[in-house]
Amino acid sequence: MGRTTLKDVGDHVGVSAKTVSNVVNGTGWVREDLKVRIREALVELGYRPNAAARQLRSGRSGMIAVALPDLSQPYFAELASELVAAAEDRSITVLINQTNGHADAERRISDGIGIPVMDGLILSPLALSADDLATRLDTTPIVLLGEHIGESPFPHVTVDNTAASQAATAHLIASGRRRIAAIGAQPSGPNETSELRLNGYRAALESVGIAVDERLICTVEEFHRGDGALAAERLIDSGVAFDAVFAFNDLLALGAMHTFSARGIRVPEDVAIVGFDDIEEGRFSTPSLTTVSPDKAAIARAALDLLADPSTSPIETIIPFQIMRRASA
Amino acid sequence: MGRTTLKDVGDHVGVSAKTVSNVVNGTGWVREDLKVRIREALVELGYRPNAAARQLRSGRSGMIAVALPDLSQPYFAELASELVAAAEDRSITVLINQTNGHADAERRISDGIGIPVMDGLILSPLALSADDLATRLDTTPIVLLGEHIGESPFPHVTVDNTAASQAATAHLIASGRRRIAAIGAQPSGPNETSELRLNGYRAALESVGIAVDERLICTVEEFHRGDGALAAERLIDSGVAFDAVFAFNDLLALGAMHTFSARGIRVPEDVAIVGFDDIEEGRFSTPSLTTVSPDKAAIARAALDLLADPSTSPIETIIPFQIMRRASA
DNA sequence: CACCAGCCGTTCAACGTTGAACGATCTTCG
DNA sequence: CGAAGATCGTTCAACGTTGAACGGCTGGTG
Repeated sequence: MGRTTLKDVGDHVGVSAKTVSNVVNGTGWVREDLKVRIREALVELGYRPNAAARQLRSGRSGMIAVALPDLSQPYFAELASELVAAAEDRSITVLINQTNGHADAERRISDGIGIPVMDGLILSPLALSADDLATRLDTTPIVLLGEHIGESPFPHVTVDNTAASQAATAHLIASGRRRIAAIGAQPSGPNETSELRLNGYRAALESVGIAVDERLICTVEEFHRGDGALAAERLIDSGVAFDAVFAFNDLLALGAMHTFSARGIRVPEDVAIVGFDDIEEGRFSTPSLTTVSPDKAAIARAALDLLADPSTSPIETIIPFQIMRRASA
Repeated sequence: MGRTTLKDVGDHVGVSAKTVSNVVNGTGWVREDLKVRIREALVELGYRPNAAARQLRSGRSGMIAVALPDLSQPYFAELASELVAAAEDRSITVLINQTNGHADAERRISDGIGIPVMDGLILSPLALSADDLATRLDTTPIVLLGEHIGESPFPHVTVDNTAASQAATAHLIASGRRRIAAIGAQPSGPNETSELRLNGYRAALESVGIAVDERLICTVEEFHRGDGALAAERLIDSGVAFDAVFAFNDLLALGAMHTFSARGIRVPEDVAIVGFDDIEEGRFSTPSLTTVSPDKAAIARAALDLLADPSTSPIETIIPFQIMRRASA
């Protein structure tokens, strides 16, 4: 009735379970003819290794956990997709968790509660800071993703958000825009993504001697399309003149673009827009979205490399980015 | 050095491991004062249950596997998000796999290879048919998602694709369109999604006495934005007149919309568009996308219900849909 | 006072797998 | 001819947990 075990196969062939194990794993010595018979029995009886027992015995699970804020956000979905693909190349199975950016969910994950013993954890924290994580209970290797990290005792993978934002803003400046709004500031709570991108924005303006007009800096609750749309509404209604928008992610940019379109504001003629993330969607929006493109596949590979690498010094891997010039700016 | 075990905690308090286990699980009898001391020790030593051992002993893992073609497609990402959320309500952990629609990946998953023994599997097959799955090795409960199913011996959750497509097409007809193109036919290989939606399209036209013009039926490789854009290009270049498009999913619709915009064709004035899936993106596209909206949260809940329900008769759950009327049609 | 029921906690074995240690046989070589 | 290796397979124990069975207490009941 139950699943076939090594012992079942061994009994069927007339050898010990361990010998079957040796054939399955290619360990030890087994005669060729016996190997053949055992392999036949393996197939005939439909043996599949019990991962739990294997893990209990060996300590390795062949699985890593990936914890992301929200899969319904394309950036994280695309990143997850890359991580799964990259892990598969290394025959690692990925277990994906959704934290919704909640601190308790992130802590539970980082403490390894409620999930099987993992060989590693890739966490993209929103709520938890490096200090919070320093006290975590679990000792499984961890790699952090994103920029909510600061001085982290853990290896992490990130893009240079300030530089990237500066480049994005500089691109708008280079195309002749002077009244550049920023959508994505988050005053409530120290959201490092938002801060760093805002810093880049300011730096770009200042480096060419444009004064930062605080009225052009729009705050948002979250980084979703709806927030971008709302921010754009408010910006228009405020009556402050602007000729470009740097949105701190693509969803905000697309939301804003939707508002502009509804309000009869032409993109890029009246307002140029640059986003951040390079999600697929921006390639097919109307108009297509100019954006900062971090190399997601490289992020995935780097994260897995850091997990695999036994040299546990806290390494920071900076992933390159490029500006994808499309129709919106 | 290693992780704290029940025995460690027991030794620390001066009781057996089993007594600690009783406290952790609320089983058996333990004096109140002892419970308190054990709980303190649990926290002090940072005990966390070993899922592998638990699973090996009890046979239950508290995890289900979800296998989807591709997370980078918003529909699947949003569905995965709903599944994870719905599973969390039932304190179930979800392990997400990506099959890329490959038959071998789908078979491996359905046979439970390479993944821990799962309490259940939710599979959205693209390549595998019901017959293929009938011979699967594994006996863990399975629920199928989507319409590539036919006469399935397994419980499955789906929307009435034909009816939904008919309703979508009818909506275009009701708004006065007569030359309605269909984007999403897939001649190569029996893709049931495509077939069913095409059937609904034909049925809607025929029911009002409009002859189906085969030149208006556009084939695509996959259901991605790029395929939709390409199909629209070809449709325009073919010179065949059309005033509306029913795209078999939102990505195709958005891709087509992108082409129309680039070619100076106005949506919905010149061409009305209806999609299928109701992904977030369509709410903020320019113009916003009218689409068939299956209730994704209901799909997630139904799938989990079917997994949990011990009555293993092959049940088909039909999920309701509605037409989301937005700007594109 | 004998017996039962409710408490409280223990020991034992088993889940399926694999590393370690140990035979046994057969070659090969000094 | 004896010893050292190579080859082939076995048994044993352990990973951490929990169901089953058991053994004492205490207090109440017939």
